[in-house]
Formats: sequence, C-alpha cells, structure tokens
Amino acid sequence: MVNEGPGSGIPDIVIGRLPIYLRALNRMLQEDKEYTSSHDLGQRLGISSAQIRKDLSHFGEFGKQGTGYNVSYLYEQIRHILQVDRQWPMAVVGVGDLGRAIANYRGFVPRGFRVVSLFDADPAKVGDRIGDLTVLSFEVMTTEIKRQGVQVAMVAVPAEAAQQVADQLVEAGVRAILNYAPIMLAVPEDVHVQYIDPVIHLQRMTYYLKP
Amino acid sequence: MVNEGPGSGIPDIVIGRLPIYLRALNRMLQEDKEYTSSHDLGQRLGISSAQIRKDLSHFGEFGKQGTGYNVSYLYEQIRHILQVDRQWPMAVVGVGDLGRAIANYRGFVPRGFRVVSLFDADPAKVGDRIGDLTVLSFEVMTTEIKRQGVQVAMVAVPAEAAQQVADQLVEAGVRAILNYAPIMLAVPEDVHVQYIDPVIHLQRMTYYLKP
DNA sequence: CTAATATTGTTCAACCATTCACATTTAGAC
DNA sequence: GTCTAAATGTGAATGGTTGAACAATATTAG
Ligand SMILES: NC(=O)c1ccc[n+]([C@@H]2O[C@H](COP(=O)([O-])OP(=O)(O)OC[C@H]3O[C@@H](n4cnc5c(N)ncnc54)[C@H](O)[C@@H]3O)[C@@H](O)[C@H]2O)c1
Ligand SMILES: NC(=O)c1ccc[n+]([C@@H]2O[C@H](COP(=O)([O-])OP(=O)(O)OC[C@H]3O[C@@H](n4cnc5c(N)ncnc54)[C@H](O)[C@@H]3O)[C@@H](O)[C@H]2O)c1
Repeated sequence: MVNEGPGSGIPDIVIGRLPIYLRALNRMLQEDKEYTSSHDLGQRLGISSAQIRKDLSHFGEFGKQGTGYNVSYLYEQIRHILQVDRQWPMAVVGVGDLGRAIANYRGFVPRGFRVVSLFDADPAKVGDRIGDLTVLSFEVMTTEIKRQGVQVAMVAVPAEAAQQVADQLVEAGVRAILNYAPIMLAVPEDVHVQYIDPVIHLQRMTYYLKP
Repeated sequence: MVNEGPGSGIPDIVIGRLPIYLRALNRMLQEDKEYTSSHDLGQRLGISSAQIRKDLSHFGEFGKQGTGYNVSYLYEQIRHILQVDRQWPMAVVGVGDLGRAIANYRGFVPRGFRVVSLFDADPAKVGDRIGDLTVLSFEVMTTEIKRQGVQVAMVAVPAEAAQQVADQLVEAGVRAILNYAPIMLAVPEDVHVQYIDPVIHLQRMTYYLKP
C-alpha cells in the first residue's frame, strides 16, 4: 500500500483521522448543532484540540477565531477533501454471512458508497437476490466491474481465496480494497488495501485484561 | 481508553502489532513452516525487520542468531503475552444482520474467543436460536454476563443504542468492548474499547483515488 | 467603545517511533 | 577446525507526531 498520495505531502495518519472527524460532524448535524470548536470536537473523540487544528490546517482555514467551526461547512469541506461528496460504486466479493450483512447495510449510501454488485464462486448462491441486487458468478466479475467502473471493493471470502480474488479485482481496475479475510494481500503499489479483522482488535485488548 | 497496562511501560502501538504477528505465525504453522526470521515475517507484513526485532525485544529473547525464530515457539510466546492462550467468553449485543454473522463465525474459537451469549432488545428476536445459542432479552443481560464472568463483548446495535448498551455492559463487569456502531463510546478509564467501522476505512482510501 | 472571554492557526520544543548499524552468535560448507 | 553467511538484540541516530504556548482575531457583555 502507498502511504501518501502522489504530490501531496500530507501524512497518511492525518488522512486517517479525517473520516473520524467527519463521522462526529455528521452526528452534530443530526443534533442540529450549528457550531463546534476544536476543543469540543476533540473532547468527543478523545483527541487533543491542538491536533485537530493542526490536522485541518493542512488543508486550509476552516474556522473563525473566537467562534470555532460551522459544523455544516466543515463537514462539506472534509467530504470534499476525502472525495466522499459523491457516490463510489462498490463491489462485494463473497456473499456468505458477512457479505450478506454488508450487502444489506444501509449505512454506506449516506457516507459516499453504494454496493452495486455482488459476486460469489458458489453456484448455489449465484442468482440469489439480496435487496435489489442479484449475486453474480465469479466468472463475470472482471467484465462486470469494468463495465460499471467500480474502483472500490470489499472482500469477504475465506482467507484461502482472498489473494486470488484480490488479483482479479486489481486486474479489473479496482484501486481500493477493504479486506475482511484474515490475511495480508499483495497488491501493486498504487492499489490501496485496508483490513478489518475483529480478532486483531480483541487480542489487542486482552493484553491489558490482567486480573 | 487506557493506553498502557498499569506497570508495563510497553507502548500500545507495539501491543497492537503483536496480533498481526500472531496471525502471520499461525498461517506459517498451517504451511508447516518450522522457522522464520524477522526479515521473512516483515516481508509478509510490510513491516521492517528491525521493527519486528525491537517489538519482540520488549518481551524477551525469542530467536536464535543465525537461525531466526522457531515458528511454533514464537507463536506460543505471543499467545501467552496477549493472554490468548486461553478462551475468553464473549457476549454479542444486537443480533441483526451483523450480529448474526458474528455469532456464526467460526474464526473466533481458534484465536482465543468464544461467543457464549447473545442479547437483543427486540422481543421478536428473543428466543431465536443461532448455532447452539439462544437469543436472550436485554433485561437479563447484566445477570447473565455476571453469571458467566464475561469480560469481553461485541456491540452490534444501532448507533443510538450503543452508549446505553455500553453503560450496561460496563456495569455488568465487561472490561473490553469491540464496538461496531459508528459512534464513540464514553467508558471508564479502565475499560478498553476498540472500534470497527468499514466506512472509516473506505473514506481513508478514497482520498488517494484521484483520477 | 472597552474589556473580558473564546478560539483559531502556527511555531517550537518535547516526545515517541522507526530505522540504522554493528557486535555477537549460530549453522553449514569445505 | 575454520571460514562464510545469516540472523539476532540493542544503542545511537533519525524522522515524525503531538502538545504547549501564543499572537491574532472574533464575540459578547457592560
Ligand atoms: N462472519 C464474521 O463475523 C467474520 C468476521 C471477521 C472476519 N470474517 C472473514 O470474512 C470472510 C467471510 O466470512 P463469512 O463468515 O461470510 O464466511 P462464509 O464462509 O459464510 O462466506 C464466504 C463466501 O465466500 C464465497 N467464496 C469462496 N471462494 C470464493 C471466490 N474465490 N470468489 C468468490 N466467492 C468465494 C463462498 O461461496 C461463501 O459464500 C472470511 O475470510 C472470514 O474469515 C468474517
Ligand atoms: N451490517 C453491516 O455490514 C455493518 C457494517 C458496519 C457497521 N454496522 C453497524 O453495526 C450495527 C448493527 O448493524 P446491523 O446491520 O446488524 O443492524 P440491524 O438493524 O440489522 O441490527 C441491530 C440489532 O440491534 C438490536 N437492538 C437495538 N437496540 C438494542 C438494544 N438497546 N439492546 C440490544 N439490542 C438492540 C435490534 O433489535 C437489531 O436486532 C449498527 O450500528 C451498524 O451501523 C453494520
């Protein structure tokens, strides 16, 4: 995975915090909160106010001294920076228990993503309807992804199949993969991969669970 | 969330990498690989060999110069450090699509965790059987968690309910929470929380997806 | 209009994490 | 046995991130 966008010298760790800010701002919008401050935001997130100001300063000046930030304005600015002020069509590969939960999840659309196709290698599952999508066969994946211009995919297949799936996704033009299989993927430099493995998080906590 | 176990000065970021090492070592075991080296392991994980050696050096000397690490020995040592050389009983709160996928997931047991109880507030779901577990009502949660000595829980309820659920989990004695709801939880200092939100990961990648 | 308060954006110092480099040890070849 | 190649564990050097502090500016109250 690449660490920095070409040309922009903004640390990846900063980019990684923007979605967290965005989520908090969205919540504030729901609460009809009009203004916030770096202190207020930081409090909610367990992040220092200095860090929030510093992070934002990489991209411009979004606040007003004495007043703080207009929630809705800052929200839109960060959406723009992260390019989630649009809808990214997304493919889900592997329609097991997890893939099904993902396919049904209503939380993607309001945040910039829409699942537009589902793929599974199991012939018994091909043809199943989930929501308003039909599960397609692994064979048509490349064609279909190219046809729809999908650049973002989620992988929810068993670990053994994940690398092969990733290879084919990359070949089809996918540039960002969210991998649920508990295995590291080898991909070209310009393809981004993020990982979700709940066990990793759990094991990180048990270390501290001394009696 | 606390950043360090009391008394141990080991950086949390180091603890956070141990589960990743563990996962890779487990994979090597499956491949009947007897020895590995910091270089080999690092290669697979995209981490420098120096970092791996330094991380491990916090806990002892597990390798042999010239030879590297015995996979199975290192595996056991890290399992012990993380306290996953036992089975942590775990509760899942919220048996929607995601909670169901978690409850059915066979990947927890081999890595130190076992789902022992399921809770949901929806009366229509209480009584449902999932695998060999029955969904219990939210009302009996505290009692049941105390009875089973559960210290680890996963939260898969809507964001609006998550804080209330967390409060009750803490009250029941839970000390580690893995939260899938897209919201930050306020918990006492000595309770650990980890978060999983796929959208955060996706948004982090779209930043780099310039045409 | 002035003073008091709040808050930003930014500089700089302190801190933390990563990498380098090497002495040391081991295994294996000859 | 001796030599070579491989690899560890660690102290020192480097690089990156965070937090404290502050000048500048806006708002509010009197
Ligand atoms: N269920 C969970 O809560 C959970 C949690 C963490 C991680 N995971 C991981 O997510 C992945 C999926 O988990 P799951 O519980 O849904 O498993 P599952 O076995 O229910 O589903 C896997 C699906 O992938 C399909 N598949 C297999 N090979 C394929 C291929 N080459 N191309 C396309 N589809 C293929 C299978 O037909 C199946 O439908 C696994 O790697 C698992 O380790 C699951
Ligand atoms: N499905 C996904 O792929 C996915 C992905 C990311 C995050 N999430 C998050 O995970 C959570 C669950 O997602 P889901 O898709 O399973 O939602 P869901 O609506 O299918 O399930 C939520 C369940 O929680 C139960 N519930 C509500 N309030 C409760 C309470 N106070 N105590 C106990 N149970 C309660 C509901 O009865 C329901 O069964 C949500 O916060 C969602 O945002 C889901």
